[in-house]
Amino acid sequence: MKIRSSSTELSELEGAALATVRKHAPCTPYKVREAFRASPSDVWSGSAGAIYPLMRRLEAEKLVAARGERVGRRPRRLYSLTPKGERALKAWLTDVDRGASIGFDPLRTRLFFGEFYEPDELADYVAKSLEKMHREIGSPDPGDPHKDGMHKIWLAAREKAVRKILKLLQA
Amino acid sequence: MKIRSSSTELSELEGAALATVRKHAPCTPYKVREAFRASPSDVWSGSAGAIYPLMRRLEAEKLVAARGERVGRRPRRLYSLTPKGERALKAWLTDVDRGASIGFDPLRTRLFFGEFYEPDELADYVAKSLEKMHREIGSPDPGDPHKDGMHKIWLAAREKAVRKILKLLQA
DNA sequence: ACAATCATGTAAGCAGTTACATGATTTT
DNA sequence: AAAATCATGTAACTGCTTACATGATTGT
Repeated sequence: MKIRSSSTELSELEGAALATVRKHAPCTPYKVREAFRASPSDVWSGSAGAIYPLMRRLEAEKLVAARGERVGRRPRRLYSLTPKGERALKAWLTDVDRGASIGFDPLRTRLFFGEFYEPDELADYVAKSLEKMHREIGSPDPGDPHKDGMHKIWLAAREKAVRKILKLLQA
Repeated sequence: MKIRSSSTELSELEGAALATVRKHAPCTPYKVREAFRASPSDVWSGSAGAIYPLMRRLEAEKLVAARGERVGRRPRRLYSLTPKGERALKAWLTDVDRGASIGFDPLRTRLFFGEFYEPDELADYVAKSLEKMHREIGSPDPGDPHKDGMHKIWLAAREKAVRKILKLLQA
């Protein structure tokens, strides 16, 4: 996946992490991880090996600043955005090139290869995928209801598009 | 981005490459690259450094077999799927876990951080992103009309969802 | 002849992945 | 006191990125 448009811009992961820090500031790396793990998208694992080095990188670039604490003998870093970080976040949030890009959807990708399914197999696959998607929405995150609403709008639109494409392929 | 569900399954890139080889068999690595470059998604660059090693990997795993040729002094590999490759492709095409996953969309991601935009800034950003998206559709690939239709269905649904979410945020 | 494009690759770098290690806190 | 979870990290690996190098073909 193409991650940077240029060496000075934030990657998608960096921007999302920065926005998360801002939302919860002062914010520990662990909280950033939790936010990624709670996200419905499984594009990023939110693994420790991704997040802790990432936060150090953002710190090294002075986009975030840490107030250090200790819990027992363990260090702990409470991050907030610097003014430079605020500017970088704003640029990321208003990056039209990224906003215009179509992104990535595994089911859509497979529909583009619809010719390789046997008769009815594609319809069956789509039905099963959408069923599973519905089961997963079924367990609503008790978090932000706004987020939940956005998620539902997105998935409903996705389902509609997938069904339309399926029809087109069957015609 | 999470790429493999398990070590024995094909990554998204591998599956798409395999499907592309099957579509154009016997197929050179260059043709696979072209297919990725022509794709509306910019998630993968289709760079030589990605594709040539990838094809070698698929060959080493006996998912594709190469008929070697030479053009002048240069070697050339014409790939086709092996029976094992056909089975792996079928498994990839019918992977319900992947089909159910929400994927990735940069604009959607940003909408989840809608609170960080100033009044009207978000609406402006969305408008500009959609405009750019339309300009890019404006130059239609003279290729597969089916593909073009699917692409348009997808983008129309995406636009509708984005506008709905924007409305929700403004309410 | 020269430039552009078609075509095949390699090298260095980097940001993810999984898996592991360890300390602190809470629950049972 | 033991187990589960919260929390912070590191190590080895992998597969992508950009940039470069080079050969063959086509167009002017």
